Amino acid sequence: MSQFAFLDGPVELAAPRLLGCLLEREIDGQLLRVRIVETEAYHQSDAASHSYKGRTERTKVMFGPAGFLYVYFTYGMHYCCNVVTGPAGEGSAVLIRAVEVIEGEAALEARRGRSGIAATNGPAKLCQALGIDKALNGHDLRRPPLRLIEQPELPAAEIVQTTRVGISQAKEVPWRFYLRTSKYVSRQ
DNA sequence: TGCCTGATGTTCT
DNA sequence: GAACATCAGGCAC
Repeated sequence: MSQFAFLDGPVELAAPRLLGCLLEREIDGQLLRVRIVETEAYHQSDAASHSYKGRTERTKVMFGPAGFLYVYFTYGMHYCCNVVTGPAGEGSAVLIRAVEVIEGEAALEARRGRSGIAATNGPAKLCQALGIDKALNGHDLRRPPLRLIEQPELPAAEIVQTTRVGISQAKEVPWRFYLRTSKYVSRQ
């Protein structure tokens, strides 16, 4: 059982539930606080998921208990981060695609070298902005320097559900979720 | 505004 | 050896 009960359920329910939740990152003596505004669900039964081909050294974190961070490296230069969901033994996780800044904007933009929306409106961008790399793979999100903070569930009318982005398999699976009101949504 | 491409490393076949 | 859950810069329109 994780501290985050909503993460223990099916990943396609956990993904929209993560919208609006906060991430608190301590780095270089700075506190950064951001709000999750776009997510995608991935599951081992899903051809687009890293866990689809079973547990490997790389994906073992996805098969662990909920409430941990799965960080992977892609395209030779980018990190992306996921929140592991579901019971241990099941390979499911939610990709964080976009966040909006609540606190620490200046520090965050300095890390990115960009300002405004472009600082955090993509999965690899927000990892760079928050200083997330493979050192945080398997990190427990209950503990510093990166904590997930649950927020009250948002009304369904706030949430848009659609198909995922940037994948070549199982494109038809509608497991992408974002906030209707956010400007940070990376792409249609 | 919108397509095309280069950068670059880890993983799996 | 190819694929890859990406991004940013460049060039054409």
